[in-house]
Amino acid sequence: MAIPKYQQIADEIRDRIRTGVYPPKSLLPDQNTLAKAFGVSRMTIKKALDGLASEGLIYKQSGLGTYVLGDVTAHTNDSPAEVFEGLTKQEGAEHVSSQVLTFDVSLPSQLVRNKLQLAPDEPVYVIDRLRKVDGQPAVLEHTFFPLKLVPGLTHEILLGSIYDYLHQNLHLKFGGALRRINADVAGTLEVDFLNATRGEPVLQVEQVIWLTTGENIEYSTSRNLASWRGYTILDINHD
Amino acid sequence: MAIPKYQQIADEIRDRIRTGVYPPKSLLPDQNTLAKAFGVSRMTIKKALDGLASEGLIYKQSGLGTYVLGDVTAHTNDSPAEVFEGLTKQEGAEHVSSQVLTFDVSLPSQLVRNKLQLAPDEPVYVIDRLRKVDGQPAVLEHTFFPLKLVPGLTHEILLGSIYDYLHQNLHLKFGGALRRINADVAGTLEVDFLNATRGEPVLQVEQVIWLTTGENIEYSTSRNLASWRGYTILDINHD
DNA sequence: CAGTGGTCTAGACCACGAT
DNA sequence: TCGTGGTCTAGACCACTGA
Repeated sequence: MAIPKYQQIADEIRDRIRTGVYPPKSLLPDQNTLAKAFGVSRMTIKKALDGLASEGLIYKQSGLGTYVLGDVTAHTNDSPAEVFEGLTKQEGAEHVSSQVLTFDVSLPSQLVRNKLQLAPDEPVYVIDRLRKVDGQPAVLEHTFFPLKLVPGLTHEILLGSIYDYLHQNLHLKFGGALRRINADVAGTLEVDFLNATRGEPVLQVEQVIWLTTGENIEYSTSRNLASWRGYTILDINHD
Repeated sequence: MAIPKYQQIADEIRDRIRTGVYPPKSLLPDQNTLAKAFGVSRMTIKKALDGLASEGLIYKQSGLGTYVLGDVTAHTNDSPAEVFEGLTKQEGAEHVSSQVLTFDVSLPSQLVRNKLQLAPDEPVYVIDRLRKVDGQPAVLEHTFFPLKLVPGLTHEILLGSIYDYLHQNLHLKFGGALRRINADVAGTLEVDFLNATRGEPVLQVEQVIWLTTGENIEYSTSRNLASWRGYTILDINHD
């Protein structure tokens, strides 16, 4: 039982919605019927439907039934970006390359100490990278990692995906992130490295990422030209 | 049984974490122990813990136990904005007022028809509002509603919270939203109405909102000065 | 009223991590 | 091996909806 039943059932129903067996705006069979049809208990059906509801694919209402809403991408023609992981996973490793502008170790400023919840004597890596997509300059990243959580970082690793290194080599798992998005105008750095014209709008994302242990592992600020890329968020109402 | 048990238990445990009975980095009692302590089945305990995990307050790992992570706001000193509802709910009704710049009905453009999934002959409201917080110009909103879904909109309603009208008077429930955030620079409108200086950075949020029925009810673009407010997102990793 | 989904139980077996 | 959380069952009662 590698894949749990509720997951298999969710996959099957998702597929039936996608292929039109359960068309949008229709009612799904009730949970008891589905339970018998899949040869499974009703709790298992409910768990499968809960998952689909949290994806925004269906909507359940007690006393009424379960509506099919259809794919979220039906609402617009954009598709939402799942952006928990980094640029490498979004664009595909073969499209992304990095140029390392700074790679230093130093004691954290008051701001960085605060963001990473560090003691004054705990050193941090300070990294500036220019990320390129298909050879085109795309994003400027300014990142801090606590040395104690990310030992053995090398120039080599910075050329690829740092997140892959954190996950695969250090076996660290991300617990969550808090992001703040804002607008700014291009300064010297963006003119020099992103081929911006001065005063052009720039989208800035500032984030703190923590591990499943609750320790903060990254504080970073990344900037890209607004004309190149925005930030898309899918928000499902769970009442 | 107005409030379900799993919710009451989640509230109680959240409180114990907050008050230090279960301090951060400690292990929670195991689910069987909690089940006996609360006089409840283990499934109910698990559902309570699932909720806390999705808030990022705890982290469960099979074979190990359940860690306390502590409040998310411990990760930074900002607090995340829960922004499903509008400005009125975020800032409090007594702080928000609106000035109506445009209030028209027209046939939708290709773009608007696409975003709202409308037929060419279905009219839409076109609304421009200047939202003020404590009397200060804060946000410029450009909004489209399909007439068929929002009958009887009046100038009066636009002065307050449209969302309150949709929920309380029309009994409509939001199913979800897709937002796209981007940066721009201030143009004539922002100079005139937001007291911006030309070329100042502006944060723009474009969104499509749909109902629990799957019908799209709003397409809007809102702009505010980047110096006034950013956009904050909390993202919990669910593997 | 009958039918829906929401909650809850008291068990059971499983996969995983540590010892 | 033992204890953990994850899954799953076969029932039960409830609140809500519509006819």
